[in-house]
Amino acid sequence: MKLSEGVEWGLHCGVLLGFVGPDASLPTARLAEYHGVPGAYLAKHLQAMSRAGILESVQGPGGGYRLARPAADITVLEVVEAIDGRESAFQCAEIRRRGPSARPAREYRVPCSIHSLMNRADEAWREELRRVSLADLMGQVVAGASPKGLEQGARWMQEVLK
Amino acid sequence: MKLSEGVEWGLHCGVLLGFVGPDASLPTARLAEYHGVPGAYLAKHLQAMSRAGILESVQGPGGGYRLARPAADITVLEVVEAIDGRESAFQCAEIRRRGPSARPAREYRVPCSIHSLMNRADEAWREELRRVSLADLMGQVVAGASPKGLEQGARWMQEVLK
DNA sequence: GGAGTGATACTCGGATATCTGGTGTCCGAGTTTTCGCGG
DNA sequence: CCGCGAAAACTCGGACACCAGATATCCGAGTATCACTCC
Repeated sequence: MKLSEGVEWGLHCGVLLGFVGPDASLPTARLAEYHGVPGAYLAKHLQAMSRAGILESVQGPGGGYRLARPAADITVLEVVEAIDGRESAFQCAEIRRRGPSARPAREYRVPCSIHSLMNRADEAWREELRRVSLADLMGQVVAGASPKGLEQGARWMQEVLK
Repeated sequence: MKLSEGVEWGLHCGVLLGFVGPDASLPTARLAEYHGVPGAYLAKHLQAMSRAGILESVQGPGGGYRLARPAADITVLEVVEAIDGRESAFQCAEIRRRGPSARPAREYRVPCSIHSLMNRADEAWREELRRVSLADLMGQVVAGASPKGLEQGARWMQEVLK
């Protein structure tokens, strides 16, 4: 079970776009350059986030992506689900209904206990991600990054948005 | 992010072996037959569980697998980790250190906030699976299955162990 | 009848193919900007 | 100098290759069983 690498990219992009603010936008190429990742592939994930209503796209020169809503209203879970999909990690194949001890379908009224447990665990995972917004992450970045790093990032952004 | 199908198989096999008890064992072919899954592939996962110290293998005719410990002492998490691996679903690539705003390594003293959050979520997921043992699952099966289904399963087991 | 011995059948264990989904890339559709021209 | 228009450049969006890991399978190593033979 491995989470798509694009999830990390999407989250970082979301945080960066949060710093950019609602009145400007960054194109895929800049976002990729800033994070040191292949732009052509990053585009795929940004499109997914756009379809999910997390990002807004602006066409033409000077365009790019920006957050569709305030960063405080976007949860990490939304980003993860937009990129990695909304379905649970565990897909119950109902193998209890197969083999020599199989019974007619109507006798399986209680859901598979393994399935239930897995769903519970999955929900716990999602709940943790739901608790945190992009704004929260932005705050942690500001609090945790070195002053020089923040200044360097601000300088880069100023240069790009110019 | 999709969990290996083998996890479901391994858990069901663990539960079934719990019912078999510590004095008998079931070979791969019987376990596969009971669950209606390809035996050659199931073998791979049973081997993994054996390596992890969850199952014990008995060679030769009449041999097979049995639980290495009481079912109450085996958590679902153990089985999942034995088959799917022990590492977190999220692998932080530290992309914050790349690109134009990168800083010397010593300036990154605080762990990446995204990484921390993902680890927290992962731990919540694992904690749910740690809470439940194979014995718990066995109890739920007994409580939830239809009487006819239980009898049919018992009959099959009696036939196989004969 | 009982013990020893060899063959046999059955089991696990790891090494080997195949295939789906993630990874990576590309080009076309659409829009904004910009430059040139005319008034 | 100002307005208009066409061209150009830049952007997103979806369609197209490639590759690693999961899926699926096989055969060899090892052992308990069983039958046969001999005492």
